[in-house]
Amino acid sequence: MAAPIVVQVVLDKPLVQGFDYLWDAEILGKLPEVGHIVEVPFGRIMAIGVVIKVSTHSEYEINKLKLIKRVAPLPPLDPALLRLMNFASQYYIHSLGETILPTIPQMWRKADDWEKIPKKLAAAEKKQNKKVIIGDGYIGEDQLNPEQKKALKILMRDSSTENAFRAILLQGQTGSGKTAVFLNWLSTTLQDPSAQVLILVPEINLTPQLERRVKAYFPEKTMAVLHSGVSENKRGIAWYEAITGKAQIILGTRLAALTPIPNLRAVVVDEEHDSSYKQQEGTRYSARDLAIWRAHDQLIPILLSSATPSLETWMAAKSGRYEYVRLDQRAQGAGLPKVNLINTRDPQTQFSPGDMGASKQKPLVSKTLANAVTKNLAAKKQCLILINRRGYAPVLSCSACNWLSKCTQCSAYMVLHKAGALGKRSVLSCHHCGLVKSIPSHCPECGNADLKTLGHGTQKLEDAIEEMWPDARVLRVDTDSSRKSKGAEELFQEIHDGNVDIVVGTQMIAKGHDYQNIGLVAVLDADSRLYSADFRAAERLFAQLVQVAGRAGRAGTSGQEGGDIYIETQYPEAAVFQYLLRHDVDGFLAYTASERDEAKLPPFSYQALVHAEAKSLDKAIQFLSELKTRLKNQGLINKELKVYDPVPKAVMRVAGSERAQLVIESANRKLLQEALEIIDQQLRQSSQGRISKTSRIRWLIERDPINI
DNA sequence: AGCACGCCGACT
DNA sequence: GTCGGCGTGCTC
Repeated sequence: MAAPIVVQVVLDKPLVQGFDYLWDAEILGKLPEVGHIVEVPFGRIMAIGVVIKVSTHSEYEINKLKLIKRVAPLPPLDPALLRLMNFASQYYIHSLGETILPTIPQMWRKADDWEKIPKKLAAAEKKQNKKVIIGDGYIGEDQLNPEQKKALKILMRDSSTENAFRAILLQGQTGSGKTAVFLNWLSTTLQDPSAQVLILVPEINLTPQLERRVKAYFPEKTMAVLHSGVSENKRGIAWYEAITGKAQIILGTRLAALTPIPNLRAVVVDEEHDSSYKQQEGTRYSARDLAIWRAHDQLIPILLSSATPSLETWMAAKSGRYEYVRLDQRAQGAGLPKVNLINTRDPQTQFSPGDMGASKQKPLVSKTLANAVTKNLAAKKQCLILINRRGYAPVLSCSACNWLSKCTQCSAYMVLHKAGALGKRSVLSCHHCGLVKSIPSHCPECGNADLKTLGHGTQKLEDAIEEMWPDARVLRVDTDSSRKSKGAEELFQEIHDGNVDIVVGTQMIAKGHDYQNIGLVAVLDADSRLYSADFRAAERLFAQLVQVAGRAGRAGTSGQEGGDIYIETQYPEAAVFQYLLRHDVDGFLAYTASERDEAKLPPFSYQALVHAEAKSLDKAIQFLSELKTRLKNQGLINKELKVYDPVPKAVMRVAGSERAQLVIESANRKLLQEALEIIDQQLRQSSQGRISKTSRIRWLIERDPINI
């Protein structure tokens, strides 16, 4: 009798081990391969898993093994992808099954639908053939400016040397034509009709625009678009086109970094510094870091593009670990915008009377800015005014007893949202847990009817602006306005088409979109982003402000001077603003690097976080304190490995449970990794009842956290 | 993670 | 007399 075929399968469960099953080649119609997606009986349910090992014997009693039920009609996940998954699983301390399975689209995780799939694919094929592709923004190699040509030449160097890892930082300000350079670079690779390339972008907002440009460059190539905004069906099909090699271009957000791309030959990470590359749930990976690992492992080039590189990447380029290509001119002759800092502390700074009727609070817009807006409107240019708070006002308060609209479930305030264009009623809403309440007519504490708003959000700003410039057409763009009525894409189109004079919105307006006629950009609450305890706050703010600055003065006609940027701040002398004033990205990064070096913060050390969540803060803190004590007793804490004291999280209470965290830091990457593996093991044991029987505590280890 | 099994408290 | 609380153990 022939030896049985045994396969080991991992499932979407926080279980470190795999489970063995028997493979009946006759029933299944094929031989097993590592990477096959399968349906298996597990306990009393059916589950989807991935084959990670094929053999003829099992550690488990062979007659207790169950049979593999079905195999997905797909090629197996390729070995390189599985290496990446293994790495991610170990590095981010998450089970292999939980790392792989969530990256497979729903459509391929429903075994009952597997039979219907060929039909769906055929339907999609038909549709695609009918679709007319209209692209814009094509710039051929011969149309590049001298600087771009030079950059492209450097990128092309070594492109004859196949099978080599290269990491390249392409640094250039907004408008310097980075996209044209990397698309021209990719076109060489794509000449091979079997080659596949991966382009990562930080946010869904950016995909439609880049998608059009990529189509214009490569009209005859198949492109698969993968991000969470694509419908399940379409995503399943795009993923299928990637794994089968049909799609030559894979364009998507962070989740695309974990797509099976068997013939991957080059990677581009656009806006590589952007924090949206960091996954904040499940396997908390950094898509940029994984893409670099993947390129390194597969011996292919990766290009990281940014106007304001992350400190990590910038230092790697400076030290020669990465290649460094610069684009310093703004293409199309657009000048640099002029940065104006408005000191809101200065008693000379006057505020214009826009909001006076409604309340006696300080009005929203300074006189200086108001004058600039009026002038800009007169010049028939658009204005962009940014404030990073959704809603009408961040908190409602009682004028008599100082009651504040706190969320009952979280340690955060509820934000006042006024009735929208769709006639919905005004509400208080918690941005952390989603709780929505109606607005009390009287103070719940003292019964006083005089409730007033504190601070301001996009809605209130919109009202004030409409009052100040009654003839101007005002458009609000934030997640609220883009969720309702029209999608973000349509709102952006309104701006493009010139149907709007003043755009009021959150940071989301500034990301990636090129507008032609913006003469003025204002940032009203720049400081609020510096208050954060996070040591990366200044770095993030700087990148955002540079991006915002890039929106102004991008006028298409050459020779035109750049627009104006106005930033209202109480601390105009802060380094972040001073470097911005001079458009000195490298100066700011060098300054930040020396600060980090001194404090031995990343990238001069590596960090991890242990999150704990319990019914009470005490319990969460106690849990982490016990962990720290245990580590100390085991001699794990020493000169090379620092463990801070547990602290409550910034938003300590969310949806009823309270949260704390513990920072672990080391300059030695390997040492940190080993410590985390030990911690993971111990916590797993204790949650099975051995050490801390106290209470139900949810915990999580996070590697390279970005919010501390 | 689910889910079942199991052994102790306040209820129709 | 039962419903249900969550501690413990298992899933190939």
